[in-house]
Amino acid sequence: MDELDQLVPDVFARDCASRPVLEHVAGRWAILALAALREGTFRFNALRRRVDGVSEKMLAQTLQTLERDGFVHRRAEPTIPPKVEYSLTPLGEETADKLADLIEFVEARLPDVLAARQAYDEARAAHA
Amino acid sequence: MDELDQLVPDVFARDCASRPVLEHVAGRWAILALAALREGTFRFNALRRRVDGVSEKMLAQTLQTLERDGFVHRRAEPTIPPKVEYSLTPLGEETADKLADLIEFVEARLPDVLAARQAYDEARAAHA
DNA sequence: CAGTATCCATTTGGATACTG
DNA sequence: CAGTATCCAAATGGATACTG
Repeated sequence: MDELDQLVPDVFARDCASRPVLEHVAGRWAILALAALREGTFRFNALRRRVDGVSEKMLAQTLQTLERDGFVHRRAEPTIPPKVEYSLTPLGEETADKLADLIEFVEARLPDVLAARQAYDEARAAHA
Repeated sequence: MDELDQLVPDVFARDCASRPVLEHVAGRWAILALAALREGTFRFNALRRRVDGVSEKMLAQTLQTLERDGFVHRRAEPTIPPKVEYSLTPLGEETADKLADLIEFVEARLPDVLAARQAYDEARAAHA
């Protein structure tokens, strides 16, 4: 085992337990939900408005998975109407920081990506 | 607009162009492929063995998308049998570093996640 | 070797209706 | 308000077979 293997020991193994967790936090809606929750505590519908485009179903599902894995804290007041608040756990905060870092980076480099795409598409169109 | 909004300006908007890019690099197989390519240049089947569990179809699809977006460089030698080598572009390296950071973190905290799951499941089983 | 093509199972996602 | 339940369409993903 060389030094690089030691950095990321076994995600590359099919049955590594961390793979599903990675998919949970890096999922399409999970990334955005976690990043949004860095801004503070959100109620369900407020978060749904913040994460534009997510359906009730997917947000509920995403939040449940993140809660179960310990990234998100859910606090429900047994009132009528119900009031449920979502926030990051300490683990979730650390994770969300890394995701926000990734998001920032991708946004900053978006022009590069768009340029690469155009070059790729034009090269393909040329010898087609 | 407050300071937090400025950190991640508009990924939260449904039609933000960076969302698809984020999904491309954070996809189930893209994360692993990019992390694997930090170790060096890989031929298609070598990479497929490294990213255990990925199908030919998904690896090909993932690599094409990453190449088009400018994260991966593809170098094909027109020999028989064909020899194709994949490596990270500078943009891909920066991205892969951030992803590897996330992977390491998730692996390190895996015990916490498993503990959280158990607590969550037991709490639900209790009042069921 | 490096893919592409095809078929099929699973998952995802949206719309709608309903409940405490 | 904060969900759950249901139904359905569409996208995703995997196994296999085939090609230059």
